Amino acid sequence: MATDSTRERILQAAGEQFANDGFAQATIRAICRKAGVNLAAANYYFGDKEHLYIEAVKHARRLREKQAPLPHWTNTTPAKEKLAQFVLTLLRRMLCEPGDPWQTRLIMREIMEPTKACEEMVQEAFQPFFQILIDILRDMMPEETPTHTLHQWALSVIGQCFYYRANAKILTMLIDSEELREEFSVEKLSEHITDVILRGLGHRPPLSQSVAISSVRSRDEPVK
Amino acid sequence: MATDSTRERILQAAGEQFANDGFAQATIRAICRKAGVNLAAANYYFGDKEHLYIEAVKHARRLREKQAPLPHWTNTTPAKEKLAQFVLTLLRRMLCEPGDPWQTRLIMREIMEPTKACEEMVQEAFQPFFQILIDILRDMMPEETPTHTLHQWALSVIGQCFYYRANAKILTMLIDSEELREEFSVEKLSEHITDVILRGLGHRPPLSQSVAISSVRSRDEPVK
DNA sequence: GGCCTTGTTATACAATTGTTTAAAACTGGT
DNA sequence: ACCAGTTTTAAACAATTGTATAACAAGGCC
Repeated sequence: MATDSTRERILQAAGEQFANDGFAQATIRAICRKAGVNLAAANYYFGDKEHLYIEAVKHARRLREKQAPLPHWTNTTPAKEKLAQFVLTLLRRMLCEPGDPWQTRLIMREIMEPTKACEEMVQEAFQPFFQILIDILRDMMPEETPTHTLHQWALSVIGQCFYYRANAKILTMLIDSEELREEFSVEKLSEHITDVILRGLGHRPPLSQSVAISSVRSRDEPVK
Repeated sequence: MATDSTRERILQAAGEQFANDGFAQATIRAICRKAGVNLAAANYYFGDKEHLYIEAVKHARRLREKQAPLPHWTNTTPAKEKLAQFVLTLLRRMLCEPGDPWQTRLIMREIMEPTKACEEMVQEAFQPFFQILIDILRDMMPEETPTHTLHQWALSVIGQCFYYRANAKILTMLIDSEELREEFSVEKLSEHITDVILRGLGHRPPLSQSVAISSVRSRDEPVK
């Protein structure tokens, strides 16, 4: 690392500790021990625990966006393709196999129980990201679709992605571990979620029929 | 209350405190103060903090199931109706307006970060509940549908419901509060989520067509 | 060298935590 | 009324917490 300063090391260690233990249970002592700096260094650079936490969250979000960016689209990119890539990116950011980077865990905590650190995250990341999805869906739905319907479908997309992350531990209790490994990879999940939405919007033949006639018509063939 | 014993009061107060503050941040002192009992009473009845927490979680789950039970179905109840009622019940248990009962908040914590208290919850509640949904979906999908596809669609149902609960606070930052109040009630959400799944499975006409039809038909629809 | 800013260290402090203890109060059966 | 068992109480304990302080080290500039 180019910047191996004390401040950077604290920020990194704080992120990991806060992600693992939460704000209250993570101790400044543990953070400084992990960072290999003196106990007083955290307060010296960040004032108090809360400011350190807020900076750690900001740091986490910036890192995560760089790690899983949205692809670049042109004017001719079809909406169906954009949707599929959006879902894939969102799942990558949340599930991000292999491993379980602390950035995502920290952001998840912030979503479930927003603190002061959340506002910046929503404004800078969630809001624009949500808007991109809405724009994609608008292209796939009738002109006169009311705003709240657009919102509901957008949340149906995000909700499905979110669930696999939030309930990851519960899933291992509900579904066979081998099936999880085989059929619940980021790619397979992305395919399924995109499928649910596209079929629901009428851009793919609905499941019960498509299975019957799948040998005749390609599943990617547009309906209109 | 019939049973206003010290033990019951502690259990109730502990549930509320653990739901609000989490296991670590909830203090036995605060719990006992809220219950109006002596500090030592909690340890006297439950041994230590962890056992008290586990009992509180069990208590919460039992209460919640009684408050929002699944309706009784006969052999002739159509699958579409069962699905709609399943979604409505799940949303009721999670969102449970008005108010925000501590039971749900406590269970949500346990889902996100399972502890020892979680195992009993999965075995006794989640597993059977999940199975009911799978049985409903099986009736609506082709015979040869593989198990993992069934599971994925079931999780798409649960995932959408879950999201509105887990991200409730974020939603207030993303969507206008008036729209939230008008269009995101338990009933409206239930209708939307059922809609997504039914259309996806081909049991309703896909959105882009049905909207076009309904807009034409609504013009000369008589006022009731 | 002398001096100032910046960074680092060891230590102390007050507050809060879960848990224990032993005494007090209470209860029901005789 | 008396006593055994149960419940309640106040007080204390040891451990851990965030934060503050003051001494110390390092380096740049005159």
